[in-house]
Amino acid sequence: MTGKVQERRRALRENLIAHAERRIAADGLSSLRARDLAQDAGCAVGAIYNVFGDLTDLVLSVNARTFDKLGATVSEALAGAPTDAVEQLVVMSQAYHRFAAENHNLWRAMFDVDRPAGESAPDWYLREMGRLMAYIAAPLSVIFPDLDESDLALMTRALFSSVHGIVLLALDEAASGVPTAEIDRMISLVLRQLTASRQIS
Amino acid sequence: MTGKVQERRRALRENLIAHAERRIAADGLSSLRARDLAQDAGCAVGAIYNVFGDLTDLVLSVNARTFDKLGATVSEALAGAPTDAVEQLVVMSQAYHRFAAENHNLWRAMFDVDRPAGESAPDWYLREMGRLMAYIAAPLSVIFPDLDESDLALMTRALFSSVHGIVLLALDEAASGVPTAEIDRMISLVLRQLTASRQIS
DNA sequence: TGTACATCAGTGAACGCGCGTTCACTGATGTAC
DNA sequence: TGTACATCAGTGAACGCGCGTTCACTGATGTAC
Repeated sequence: MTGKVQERRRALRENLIAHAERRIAADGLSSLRARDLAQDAGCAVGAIYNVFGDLTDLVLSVNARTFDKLGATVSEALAGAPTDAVEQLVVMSQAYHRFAAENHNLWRAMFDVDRPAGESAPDWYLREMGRLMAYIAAPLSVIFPDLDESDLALMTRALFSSVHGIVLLALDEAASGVPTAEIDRMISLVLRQLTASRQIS
Repeated sequence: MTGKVQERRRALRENLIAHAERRIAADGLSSLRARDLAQDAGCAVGAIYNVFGDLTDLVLSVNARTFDKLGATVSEALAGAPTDAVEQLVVMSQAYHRFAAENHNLWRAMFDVDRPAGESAPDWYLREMGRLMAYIAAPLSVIFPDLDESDLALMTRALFSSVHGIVLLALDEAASGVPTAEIDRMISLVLRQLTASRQIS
């Protein structure tokens, strides 16, 4: 019956991730401290290092979870969207916006962990990113049925990047009061123009 | 003849900014150290604090200069561009891309200084940003002569954000080998679609 | 021009502290018989 | 089931170090007369 220990280990892991998530959400990634976290989770600092290699490992676990939630949010939005392909893109993008706004610090943490120079993104990141891209590529291939695979990928990335850029800059200046509705208008504007079928060269 | 001291002060300031710029360009903002900088500039650590309030002050000066150079680069590109408005937008955006790629660390530093929470961006930032926006708004108002001021501003921001997003994500993954030409194609694609005159609602 | 004094740029060793990580110890859980 | 022993999760004080910033001191520059 070796299960009792393993179960506790699993529970501690879960507990630490949950509390780290709460702290990051509240105060931002750069305010996360090992000691605070241990206190929150009701364990010793050392215990963290029994379960994670280091703090970065833990943060990566939080990020994986965040990315997963993001995927779920977008997917749900898509499920409730009309069948019109352009409309689907708009709805998904606004879901992305909403998620980023409601989980600002967690969302930023995904991009703010500095992976050691030259190292490429972790596996789960690439996988989850692929999932997100697939959500976008699907309606796009309906709108532009003649695009070959590589052009579709290009268009998909371009579209995602654009929406990401709009959300990023707008939220950065959220203090200076860019209203949410304005952002959604920008997103909608850009998407409708981008998908107005024309020459894709 | 109080000039000799003031002149030295000015020279030290200039010197520190120049060396900080070099260090940031080479190793990134997060690797900037007061001691290294003093050694580079051939002065004592303490001297830095005679001329700047703290290190962040110094970094902000570097950023101001970077932003200025960026503005100059875009402006030059515009000067050498054809008279076609769409073409001007493409040329400027690709100049933005080129600048970001060639000055990656300096470019990132502009967004990575964490201003104290709740504090809005400094004056020079807003001014320089306005300049950049004006460069974009001009051709846009030619392409869409019927837009009112607020819609033009919205369109301008949306367009800038999109280009920024494309450049940002592409350079982030530069390690994983997104070719430069590909990025320029994305930019051109997005801009041509965005400016294909249609309903701007 | 020369001398005495005041100022303040410039110095760099030392302060201070934040914080990730370790490690010798303990006690609960699991195993062998 | 019971007892002796082994393992290893869990502890938290202590380590170690990086690094921004200070501050008592010095010497060059500037001023007054």
